[in-house]
Amino acid sequence: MSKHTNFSGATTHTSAGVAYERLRDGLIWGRWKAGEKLKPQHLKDLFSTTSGVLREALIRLAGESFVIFEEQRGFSTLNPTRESFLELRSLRILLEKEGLTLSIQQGNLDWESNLVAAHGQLQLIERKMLNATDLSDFIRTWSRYDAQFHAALIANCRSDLLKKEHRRIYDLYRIHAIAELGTFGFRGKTTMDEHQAIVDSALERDTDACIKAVDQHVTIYRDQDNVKPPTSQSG
Amino acid sequence: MSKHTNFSGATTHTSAGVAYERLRDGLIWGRWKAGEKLKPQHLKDLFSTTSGVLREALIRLAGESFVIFEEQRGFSTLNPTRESFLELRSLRILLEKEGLTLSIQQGNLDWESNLVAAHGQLQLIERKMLNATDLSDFIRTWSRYDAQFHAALIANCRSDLLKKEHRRIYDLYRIHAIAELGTFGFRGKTTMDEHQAIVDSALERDTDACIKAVDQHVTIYRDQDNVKPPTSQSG
DNA sequence: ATTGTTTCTATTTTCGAAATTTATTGCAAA
DNA sequence: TTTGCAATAAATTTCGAAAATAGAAACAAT
Repeated sequence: MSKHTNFSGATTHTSAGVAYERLRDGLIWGRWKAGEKLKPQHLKDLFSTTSGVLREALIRLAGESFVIFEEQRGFSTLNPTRESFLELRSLRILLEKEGLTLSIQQGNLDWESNLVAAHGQLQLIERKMLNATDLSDFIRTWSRYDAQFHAALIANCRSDLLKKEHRRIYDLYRIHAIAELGTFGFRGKTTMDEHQAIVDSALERDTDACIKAVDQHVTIYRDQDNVKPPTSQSG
Repeated sequence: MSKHTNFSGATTHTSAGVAYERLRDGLIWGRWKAGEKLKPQHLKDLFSTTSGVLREALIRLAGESFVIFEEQRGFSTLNPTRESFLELRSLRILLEKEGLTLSIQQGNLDWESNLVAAHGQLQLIERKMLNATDLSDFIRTWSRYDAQFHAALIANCRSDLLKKEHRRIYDLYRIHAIAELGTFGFRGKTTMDEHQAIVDSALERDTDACIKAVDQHVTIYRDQDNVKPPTSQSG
């Protein structure tokens, strides 16, 4: 059995653990469409195990809100709505602001150093993306670096809990953002400038400016939020 | 098979669902001591099912951070430390403040009405507790009303996600608070006054005052946070 | 006494099939 | 055509036992 490194950094030997990670990855990268049923019986072929271990992996994911589980009727992928998207975005911003504020307060050289490094890596790929005609090859890499950058922002907050929850909400946000906005997040020079502004104010330890920069960066299309109504349904 | 109502409000038929709820309840009420192993093989007798369904219930709980799961070495209860307690407290306050701010902003009569009702119920039992010599009979009831009161505070925030996460963190906080502070939360007249102050400022829609009141209420022993070391034991 | 190896026991993980429940289809009645 | 019911199919839940792994105990060697 091959060893894999899971979300929390530990190594897993079990096939349920492997299935968990592969499922989680697939969910984040939109392998299944919204609201689709996830049947252990079918999935077992894709992952070459039994339906039992698939069920176990799905239950884990349900506990972390990455899949929906309804007793007696199984599992399904999330069904993003405009509401759930906005709720996730708000929560993400709340957690990121808090982590950022604390990180700046602590004011640690290591943190600054890691932040600059993460930003540099992100910037490098973003520069390439500016000149590319087809971005599809960059999506995965950019997304990884973007996640690392935003993790680096709050890395110095001294709360493992906050970091862990932020990471989870960030991933859930991304799933919903892709479904709702129809894009994976990179908006060209605008995005790059926003990242730059965040780093600059962070290094200056200007908490207010940095918070504002993060807020603006995540809350794009702000004007339309209250204009474009949610695709109205439901009684 | 008896029907039970689970955490999210839905009804469950499955024995795994029942086990999940009973385990969750037991964990919140300190049925097992900190760091204790939770072995499906033993637990199955207590809940009169098989180890398989116990395992399933435990996996769900692990996903929600109510138990610790390490692959190949099973499940165990949480191991509260002073750090984890403080982290949970901070996160609880962050979420509660946010929910409260939004609730006040929305300014809804129904919300005020429900809040007053929840506070009234809490006050009723607290009055009785003031005159009681033995509080042990009141713990469960008070805890339920306190949870409902704090849920009522943020009930008008319009974010199901925020409410759900707050509830989860609140419960986790309580587990750690009991372990760390050695008490279940009621501090006599002080607590009652704090609750009153929270309601009063909420009804006056004085967001700042209300936030401050919540902060003070939850962050008790603030001065000692950096002074009083954790009851040092453990190797 | 300490270290390292082997043996044994307890626990966890995995599997497959039976039991239960839900969903679908086909058919008859209004 | 629609509605209600029965039969069928599909999926979920539960069970029990086999396989794999970890932890403890006993033992030997330095």
